[in-house]
Amino acid sequence: MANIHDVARAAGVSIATVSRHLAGQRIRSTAAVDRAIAELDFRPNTSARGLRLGRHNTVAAIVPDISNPYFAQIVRGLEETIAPAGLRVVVASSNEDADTEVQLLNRLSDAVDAFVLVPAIESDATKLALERIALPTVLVDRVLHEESAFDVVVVDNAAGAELAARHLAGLGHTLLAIISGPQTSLPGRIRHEQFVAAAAEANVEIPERFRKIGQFTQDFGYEATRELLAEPERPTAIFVGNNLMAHGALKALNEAHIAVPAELSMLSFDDFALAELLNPPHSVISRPAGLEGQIAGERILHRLAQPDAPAVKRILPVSLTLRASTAPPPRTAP
Amino acid sequence: MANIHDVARAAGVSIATVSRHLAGQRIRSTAAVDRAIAELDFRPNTSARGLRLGRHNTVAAIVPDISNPYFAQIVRGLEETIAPAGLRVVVASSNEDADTEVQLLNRLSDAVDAFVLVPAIESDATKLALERIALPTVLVDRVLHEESAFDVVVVDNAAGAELAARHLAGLGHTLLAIISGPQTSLPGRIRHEQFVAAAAEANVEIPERFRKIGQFTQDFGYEATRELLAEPERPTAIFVGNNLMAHGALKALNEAHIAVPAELSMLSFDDFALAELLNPPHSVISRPAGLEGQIAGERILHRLAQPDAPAVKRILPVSLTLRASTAPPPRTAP
DNA sequence: TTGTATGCGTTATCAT
DNA sequence: ATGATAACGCATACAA
Repeated sequence: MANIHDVARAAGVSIATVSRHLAGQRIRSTAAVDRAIAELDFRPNTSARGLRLGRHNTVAAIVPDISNPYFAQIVRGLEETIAPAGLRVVVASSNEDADTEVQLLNRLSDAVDAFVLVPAIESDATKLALERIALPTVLVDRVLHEESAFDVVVVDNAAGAELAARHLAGLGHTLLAIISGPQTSLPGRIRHEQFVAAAAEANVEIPERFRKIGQFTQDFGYEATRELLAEPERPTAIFVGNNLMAHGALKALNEAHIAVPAELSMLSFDDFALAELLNPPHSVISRPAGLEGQIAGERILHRLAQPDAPAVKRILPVSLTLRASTAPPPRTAP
Repeated sequence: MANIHDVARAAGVSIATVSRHLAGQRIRSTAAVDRAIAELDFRPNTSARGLRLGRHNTVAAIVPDISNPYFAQIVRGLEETIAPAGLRVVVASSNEDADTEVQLLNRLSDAVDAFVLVPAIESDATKLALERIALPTVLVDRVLHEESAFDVVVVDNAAGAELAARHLAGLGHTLLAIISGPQTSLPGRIRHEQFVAAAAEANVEIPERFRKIGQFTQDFGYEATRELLAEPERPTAIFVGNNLMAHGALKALNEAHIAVPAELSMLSFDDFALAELLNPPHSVISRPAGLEGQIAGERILHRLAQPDAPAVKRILPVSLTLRASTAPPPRTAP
């Protein structure tokens, strides 16, 4: 690849002049330099510029699972808002693993200007790595510690879980089950706790055997649902903590030929593409994934311009999208 | 951040010794250097190393749409196979736009060692950019030109489309419709052409008004299906060219209260998460997305080790996953 | 085995 | 407005 010396030689000027032109300063020989740049197909070397400047015009987005469309939408929202500012985003996946996450953070730390991180779990190692690295960072969807020194963009998980519990209890269900993600992650924990609490407030106690806690995966959703269905006394409604687990739950319900919502109601967190096309259409707590990414992008932009602005926490609203997967419980016990 | 000089000073050696230790050479003062590295939390600067070495231990994956789970799976497969070799992958999305794609290629070209590219369309600009850049590149899922100088990993689109056409024709359908992606992309074109050709071979001619060509998006799938349903004489079976368009088609069918497969059969390319949970379960041509990524990774590894190995083209098999969205056509015309 | 010195390509400082 | 040059952090050729 041609370098700045080649361009300078071709244009008959010094490298300083070329560099100034690149930086937008007025120079005498604009035409000649432009021609040389075009002819030689010169593009400034990223590594050299990064080394010299310490800036890279890049933000890294680290998500727990790149194949979860929900995270993909966050990334798209981020991309949309920072691209106009000349920043590119590179995405990397921690695969829900804290060690991988820390490695990624470390390896990328001197190649990017900021991080948008969806943490795998609330890991102290991650928190420490981030503090050492000391780049502008916004935590999205999950956090690292209840009170955080980082910018945070989350949704109102508590409100969502309460909405779900009240809806189900309001329908008359007294045998509620819940399938939750890791309690070491904010959405996993808050959704679980608040659903249980809101149910209790509506006078329905959720027995231990109806509380399933595991991973945010389709597999866990499937297994947990099967266990629930194997109970001598089945729940009449299930609340599921995210989209992937809901896929698994749906599969288990389908295999067991459970009539939804006639025999059993189901409600889950996170909307998904085909929810309205299922039979019956699936009710969900939906949240604005793209918007989460956009706001994260705005925070990054703001913090890049103003490095020691105080940390900000944004809580985005969720809503209950009622379709047809919930109904009052069946009249008679099996 | 601490640099190599700091470490050298702390350990009482020269920077060369530290550098050698980093490179795995034996040095006398291993313990002291290791301690200094740990205490100072030293990590070699990526930009400096990249500038000096011209290598970055990074491969860039550029996909048309990061929120399409199909591409996410390709990325995961890639990640799996190259991570053990110490390579990281950064993902970027071209949003199905050739200009964005070229920009991404250029901007990343001096920060990565190789590209895994799923091209947006068959763009000469992209082809030229890639040739100029001259990094190891493997094209996945789509190509840039029929005969390529790049490594290529694709699936057998022709076989898939023929499978689909023969299945539908074999059921007795004579009014077939097809919804296809851009003819400027390999999967869009091959699936379209081969489906039409295989149908013709089975003596069913697909009229012009039953051939819808557009984008690989849910929106286009939806619109095209609505147009099809608005025809005075409707098709009795529809073949849809990818997962996103299938989502749209499903939505249109659902809204119009079309009974599938009683009134109309549907078959589409690409399996998707909830296909088996729809009513009826949806039949698809499925392809090994993760495997595509893995093989791409192997090619990258191979080519990094052996830069001028001849270009290789891998064609992966597809299969017909029959569920319940197809059936013989209804007896009587509407 | 170790240290010194050079260069990778760029930006910025300092003269001019 | 322009040019020569130092410096960013690292790896290595060369000398010891």
